[in-house]
Amino acid sequence: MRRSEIRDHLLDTALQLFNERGYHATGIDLIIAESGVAKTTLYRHFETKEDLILAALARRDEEDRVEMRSFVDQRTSDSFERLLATFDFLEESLKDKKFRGCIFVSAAGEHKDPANPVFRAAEMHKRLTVAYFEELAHAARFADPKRIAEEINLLHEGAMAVAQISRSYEPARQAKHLAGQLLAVAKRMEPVASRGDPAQTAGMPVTPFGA
Amino acid sequence: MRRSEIRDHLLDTALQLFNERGYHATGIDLIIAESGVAKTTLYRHFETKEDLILAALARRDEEDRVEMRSFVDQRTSDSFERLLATFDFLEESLKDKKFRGCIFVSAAGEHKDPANPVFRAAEMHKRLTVAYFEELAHAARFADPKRIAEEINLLHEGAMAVAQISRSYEPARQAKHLAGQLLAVAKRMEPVASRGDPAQTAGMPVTPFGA
DNA sequence: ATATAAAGATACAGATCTGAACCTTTTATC
DNA sequence: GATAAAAGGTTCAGATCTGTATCTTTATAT
Repeated sequence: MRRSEIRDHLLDTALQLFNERGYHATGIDLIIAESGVAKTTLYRHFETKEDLILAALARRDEEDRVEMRSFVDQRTSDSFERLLATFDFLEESLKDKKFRGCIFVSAAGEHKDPANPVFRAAEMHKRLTVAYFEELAHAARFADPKRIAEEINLLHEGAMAVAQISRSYEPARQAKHLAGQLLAVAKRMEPVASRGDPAQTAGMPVTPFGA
Repeated sequence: MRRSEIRDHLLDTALQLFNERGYHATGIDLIIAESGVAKTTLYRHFETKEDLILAALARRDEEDRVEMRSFVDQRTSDSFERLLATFDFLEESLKDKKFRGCIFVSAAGEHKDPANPVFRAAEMHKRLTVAYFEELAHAARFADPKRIAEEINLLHEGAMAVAQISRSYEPARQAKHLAGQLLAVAKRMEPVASRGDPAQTAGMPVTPFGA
């Protein structure tokens, strides 16, 4: 294996094992056996197991949010619809046979001290995820984008928790349905009449004047 | 300590430690140190650590559901309001300084194999909880009580997951607010005009004829 | 091609964990 | 009060876990 690939390969293997078995239940020996890398090598790339966990979470955090953004972006350019499309992304995640619950929630569940770096990594991921929802809610001109973002997030978390135990992807559809109802009645800002406002024109029909 | 109390005391201590530190991170030695019970004694009451976990979860499952029922029952006798009152119970749970996430979700997160007895205990608890919601939704004459129950459950799970990481009880209020909106627009059965129907009379004013 | 850094392989130290063994002391029951 | 059962206290076996040490082999860079 080429040197530059080893770190990535270790993170991949570790993430897979953490997801399948949890953090405490996944020993260093299993990670090196599964990845085919010598123990010496692992410890040259990561000082401690905690460092490995943090690096794995950082990688997954980045991946997850980039993938969600790109999935959502290419599905629709309407901000309102984008909020709903996050649930389609979630559904795809849950459909993965290997889904065993949100790895950040599990990480926080196994490292419960709020001062623990692993807990804080999970916290940060959730913050950034909510920030993305808020960005979408703002673009969709909701009057209280922060609140909308928190509600969307609550539905995401609920769907993941239920899916983890029921082993079904239905919760993502249910959450999307609930989100649709909630967004439909939520207050939105008056559309401003300035031409070329992206928040206004994005996702609007091609023939804007009722044709 | 009186013999008959030891088992209960061990379960209390174990539950507290599992909640504060997780399952793998809580060793037998810590449990006996914290409870002041000899190791021999612990192993006379529980054959293995897994047995102790299962007994602890069984106890908490029973407690939780009984307490939720009694909380809800004494708050209101109207079935519709009872569905919403479950979120007030949830809020009280989250307000507990020691809340560190749903112990059943954590248990499933640390024992991810669906065949694992611990995972199945968590699964069973969630099933029974949803069954209670369905009972309430049925009594409130919702047209699709199963669906309503699953939606309520999803909101509960979402609130717990968010609360675990954000360390706030606000998610319970948000979830209640969302539930209120959803229930308000959900289809309900026509009230049947037969006298003495409990589903109809339960929670009605004491003076039923407009006085 | 040679020097340098990293990877492989393995053994080991030290801690920790579960569960059993062993014996003494307390408690409950007749 | 005697007897039996359970609790206390401690030690230990065996496994496992993290992280280090040591040495050999491979790859890379000049």
